[in-house]
Amino acid sequence: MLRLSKLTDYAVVVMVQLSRQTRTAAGGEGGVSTAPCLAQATGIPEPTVAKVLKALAASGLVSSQRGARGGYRLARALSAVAIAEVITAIDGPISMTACVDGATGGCEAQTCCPIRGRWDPVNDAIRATLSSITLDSMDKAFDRLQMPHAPSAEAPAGAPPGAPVHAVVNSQRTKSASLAAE
Amino acid sequence: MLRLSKLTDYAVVVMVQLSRQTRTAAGGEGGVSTAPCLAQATGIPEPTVAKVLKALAASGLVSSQRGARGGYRLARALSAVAIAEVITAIDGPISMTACVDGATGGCEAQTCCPIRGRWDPVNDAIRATLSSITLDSMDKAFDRLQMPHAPSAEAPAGAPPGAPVHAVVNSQRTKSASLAAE
DNA sequence: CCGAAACCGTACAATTCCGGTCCGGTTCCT
DNA sequence: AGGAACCGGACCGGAATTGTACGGTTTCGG
Repeated sequence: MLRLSKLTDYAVVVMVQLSRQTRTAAGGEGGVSTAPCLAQATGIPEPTVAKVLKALAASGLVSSQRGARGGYRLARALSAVAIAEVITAIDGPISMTACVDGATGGCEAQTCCPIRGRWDPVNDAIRATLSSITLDSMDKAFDRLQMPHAPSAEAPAGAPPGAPVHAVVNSQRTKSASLAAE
Repeated sequence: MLRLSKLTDYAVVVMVQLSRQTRTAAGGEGGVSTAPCLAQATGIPEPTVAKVLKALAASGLVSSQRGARGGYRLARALSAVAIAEVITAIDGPISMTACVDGATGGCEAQTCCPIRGRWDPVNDAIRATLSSITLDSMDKAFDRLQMPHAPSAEAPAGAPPGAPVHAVVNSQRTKSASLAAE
């Protein structure tokens, strides 16, 4: 089913949201946005947002500014960030079998393990595919989906006043795929 | 990290092995091969092989023949089977977020879930990539890897006499990917 | 100069999911 | 009639991911 981790999903959301806030200067104060602010805007719990942001910063996808009035800023425009980079930042290198490269320790009996290197072309193809899609295309898809209901429901300002919408994203996610064809 | 399940990996191995055995009429007896035979040839535990074979048969990738002297047979040649089909047979439909299609039950608050449909282009691209690679290309890669050591180490005959090589494939596999970059 | 805000790094507990196994039943050839 | 093999389900254990918490450090603002 090719699951990518939920954190990666969050990372994409956070980066898109970060782009909007720093661009409109609504949530941040002149180019940066804080983790709590992003958490409230996206509905993702604060510690999780912080964790994602940290991993993103470690990979250089966002730059951080410490201290009071600190925050995060996109290192590049969304159109210059491939989702492959985000996935790599959160989940590590993109591969499907873990039997890639050296894999020192696993499958030491090469003569009996019939899968060594077998998935390499697949991994390369997937990697190429993921590298060709940038974040802004997903942002565009987002806009299109939001159209029917609310013209500006994504809350570009600091916070929607009531905003009890939280943690609904993490309820159940992986269930629907299994019941469909198993 | 894009993990695909270990079962899918096994499925590929089993299908390749099944192709060899039914083609050379070595392990089976004229076109079919049994689950225990495949288990011994591949080193995968028998119940697991049976489970994989069952899923494969349910999807029409292999055909089963019940009763004594029964067994499994490839429904199509390896070159006509895309790995996307194998993945779908074992892991369900290919998607990365489970928030695809209707997803009745999950993410009922569309207004707050910013990821609805966002991964659709990615899923489509991955699906197309996986549909363009067939099993025989992986079989070819297998041959190339086996060359250096043994000319015919894959044991095309029913069973290598001693053959204590078992269950080494399932010992540790998912570990190496995590230590690589996390 | 001092306090507050925000990031930083690590460690930890809970949950969910996957991998692997087993059972009784049915079908079919010998 | 008997045995061999598939069939369908459920079950349990282990592992990975998820989500959270805490103490420390850096920097700005008053």
